[in-house]
Amino acid sequence: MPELPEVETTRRGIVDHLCGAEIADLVVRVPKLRWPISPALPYELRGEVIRTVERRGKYLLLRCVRGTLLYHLGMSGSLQLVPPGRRAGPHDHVDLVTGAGPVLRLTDPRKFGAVLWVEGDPLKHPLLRDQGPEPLTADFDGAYLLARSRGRSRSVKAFIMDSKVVPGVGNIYANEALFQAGIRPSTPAGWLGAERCDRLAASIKEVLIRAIAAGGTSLRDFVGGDGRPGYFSQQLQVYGRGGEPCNRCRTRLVETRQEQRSTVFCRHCQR
DNA sequence: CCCAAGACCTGGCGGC
DNA sequence: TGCCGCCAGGTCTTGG
Repeated sequence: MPELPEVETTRRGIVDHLCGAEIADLVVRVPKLRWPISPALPYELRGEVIRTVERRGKYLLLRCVRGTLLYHLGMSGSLQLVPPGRRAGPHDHVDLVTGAGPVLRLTDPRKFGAVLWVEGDPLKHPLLRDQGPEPLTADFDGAYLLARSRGRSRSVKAFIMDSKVVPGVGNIYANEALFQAGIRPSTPAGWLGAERCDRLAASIKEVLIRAIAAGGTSLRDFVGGDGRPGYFSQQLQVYGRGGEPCNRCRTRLVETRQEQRSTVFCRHCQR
C-alpha cells in the first residue's frame, strides 16, 4: 500500500497536529515489527518535542530535539490520528501519545513496518544514507537515470524500484510510470538512451504528483493520517488491469511476473 | 560489485 | 462450509 504518495498523504494528514507537540508516551503493544522496539524507548521519548514531520523516500521522520523518530509502513502499515482512549484492534501495534489531543496510531497486520529512534543526523543512518535523490526534486532527472543505468543488466522496472537509485517508487507506480513512458518493464536498464531516460524521469514525477493530488491509492483499507481514503486507483492505467484493454490502444494488457512482483504492460504501447 | 531469490508476517480470495 | 495454496503496497539479508 504505502509507496511515496501514500506516505506523503499520511505526512500531510498528521503534520499540523504533531509539529510542536510534546511526546507524553509511546504505547507499544506489539514490539516485534521489522526490528524489535526497545522496551526503553518510551522512557527515552518522554518529554521530547516534535519539531518537524518530514518524508524521505517511504520513511517518515519526526524530528525532535535530541533525535528523530523514524516510521516505515512496510507493506500493510498505516498511520492514523485517533481519539485518545479509542480501543485498540489486534493490529494496532504502537501509539504515540502527545498531550490531550489525538493519538498517532500505527496499524500493520503484516508487521513489516518499523519504528526507530535515531540520534544524530537521520540522513546519515544506514537505512537512509544510501537512498537516491528524491524523485520530486530537480536532482532527479533523465541525465541522472542515464548515468546510473550505464552497464546495468537488470530490468528497468527493478532498477526504478531500487531505493538506491530512487526511493519511493514501488510496484504500483513503477508499472504506471513505465506505461506512461512507453517502456517495456523487462528492458535492461542499460539499454535505455537519453531520450527514454528523460521520458522515464518525467513519467515517474508526473505519476507520483498525480497520485499525491488524489490522496494516494487505496487498496484494501488504506487511509491517510486524517482517515480518508485515496482515489488514485481510479486513474490506474495498468496496475491490477491484466487482461483488460489498454486505455490507449485497446490491446489486452499483459500480466507477468518479474522478480516475484506482478507486472502489467501493453505490448503495443510499451517497447 | 551486481543480481535474483529468500526471508520476514498476516489476511483475503479463488478453487476444490 | 472448510481447507489449501497463492497472492498482496517493501526491503533487508543472503548466496551465487
